[in-house]
Amino acid sequence: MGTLRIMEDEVDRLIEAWRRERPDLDVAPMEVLSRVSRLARHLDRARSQAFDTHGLESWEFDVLAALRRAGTPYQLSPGKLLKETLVTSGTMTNRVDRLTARGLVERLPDPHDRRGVLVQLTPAGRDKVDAAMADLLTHERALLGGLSDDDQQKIARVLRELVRPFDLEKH
Amino acid sequence: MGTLRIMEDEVDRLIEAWRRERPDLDVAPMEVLSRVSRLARHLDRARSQAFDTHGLESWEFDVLAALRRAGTPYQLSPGKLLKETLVTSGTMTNRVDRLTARGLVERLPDPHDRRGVLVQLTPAGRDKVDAAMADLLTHERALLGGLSDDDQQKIARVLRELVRPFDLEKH
DNA sequence: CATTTTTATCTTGACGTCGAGATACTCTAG
DNA sequence: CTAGAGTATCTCGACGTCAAGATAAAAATG
Repeated sequence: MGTLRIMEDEVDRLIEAWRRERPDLDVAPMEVLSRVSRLARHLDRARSQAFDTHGLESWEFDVLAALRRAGTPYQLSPGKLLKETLVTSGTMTNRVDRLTARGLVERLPDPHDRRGVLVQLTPAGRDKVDAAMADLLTHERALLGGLSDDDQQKIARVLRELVRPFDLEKH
Repeated sequence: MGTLRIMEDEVDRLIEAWRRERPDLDVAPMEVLSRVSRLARHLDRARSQAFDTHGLESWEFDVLAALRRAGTPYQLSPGKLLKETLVTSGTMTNRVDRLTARGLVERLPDPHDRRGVLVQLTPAGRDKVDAAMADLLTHERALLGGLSDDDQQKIARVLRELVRPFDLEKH
């Protein structure tokens, strides 16, 4: 019986180089974490491509999706939005400005707090984000195509364990 | 016997919201891919923190590490460097400028091609990247702490399968 | 009530990246 | 040998983000 040939990827190349140069280090963590980082980068690009079809940028989708998830009437304050999307307030002001210019959201005064503003999805914005989301999921399903349902569940469980410490530590 | 309680993370929250708002969509891919993206973002921040100790920025480490991996005499052309670090040429020029100003690399003329330049690690640059790499791995090991070796190998194998299509598609 | 602290959003300037174009040199074909 | 194509690097203007600070309103304190 022959050895099972496992195909290499870029991270294998990376790790091999480090092992050669620094045999004193235990580079095992890279097997998991470097792959997570690289996969995420690839996913970002794939996402951008999927959104191109809809004339949307990734950052636009992020904002619209947060509003869409909030449910009717699809309103969220800028403060809530920046917590959801993990950007700073200056960035969010800029994003809402541009989305408003494109007619995908609008700014309303918060009736309960005169400092506040509510950002609301327009019907056009809702249509766009709904179409983009469906498309995104189709693409993502394709990327996972090779994986059995069982593998997907296993990896999801492990990833949840890895992410949780980060989700807990904040605020 | 009671139900095994699986703790929730932010992605569970996200998925739940989408299921509520769009029960027509199959959002299963998010279980894996959203977690990969979020984990990667957290890892970036953890990396930055680990490098802070050494007075290094993440982008600086990326360049120095590529040179370090190349082995003696720690030289790489800007072209090779930008393939390794996945940035554009304008960005690499800027990065090399700043690393040169910090005394961590130097620019040498390529003896075989007068258009070319070789970027070389200085001794100070090598010391910095070696220390930072050791530290980074220590931190990463801690992040993986909870995972059994078996789980680590399993997830690494699955991640490799997910990344490989991307690694292949680019010539 | 008046004062202070906190909260919510926007403004601004600095910075890093991108990407198109410029420049200089090398390689290939005839 | 020369013209044209290809390659390596740098230049530069546009853009998005960040982070500190400004402004305004609300909440807490006495």
